[in-house]
Amino acid sequence: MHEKVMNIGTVRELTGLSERQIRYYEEKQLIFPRRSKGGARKFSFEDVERLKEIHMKMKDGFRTFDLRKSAAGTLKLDSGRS
Amino acid sequence: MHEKVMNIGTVRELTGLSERQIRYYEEKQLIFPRRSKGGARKFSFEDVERLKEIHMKMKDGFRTFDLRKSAAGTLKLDSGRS
DNA sequence: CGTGTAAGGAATTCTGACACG
DNA sequence: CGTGTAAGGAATTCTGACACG
Repeated sequence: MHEKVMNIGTVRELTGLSERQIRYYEEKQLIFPRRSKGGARKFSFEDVERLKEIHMKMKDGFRTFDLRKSAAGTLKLDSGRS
Repeated sequence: MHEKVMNIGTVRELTGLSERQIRYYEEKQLIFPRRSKGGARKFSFEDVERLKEIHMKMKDGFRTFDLRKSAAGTLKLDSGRS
């Protein structure tokens, strides 16, 4: 399910996040939607799952920087702050 | 993949069909997209596959009525016309 | 830092209709 | 019958900014 086919409105419904949050997470490099001709973001089901995960981490007090995928492709779950 | 999440534009890209054709096939009861609040059609990947199948059958000379799913849930592939 | 909102514009989708055949 | 198109409207999405803290 990596086909990026959903508009942000559908992602909002599926994740419960606001469009503002979704766009902000993209700005912070946490997700990478594609763009349609007209410039609309297109997301995959994987993006939706990742957003749900991000949402939970954020509620646990993580910052967007901590959630960015490392070069190794794994999640940085603890940046050392206390 | 039965979640109906794609707008008609995405389905157009994925199937190569025109929006007119997609809407017509819905009118003829060949597919059943859901509607968003604002009235926009939302399709699933299954709908996309079904549309591709419909497209091939149409090229083979079938009529929309012949392609409507029967009560048994199977495709009527030959209505008896010759 | 993370998120809400009002602002204005651009792209998307919708319906009903006329056309052709 | 199946599909193209122009028409006008409504809903969607986009960006950049101001706000708060």
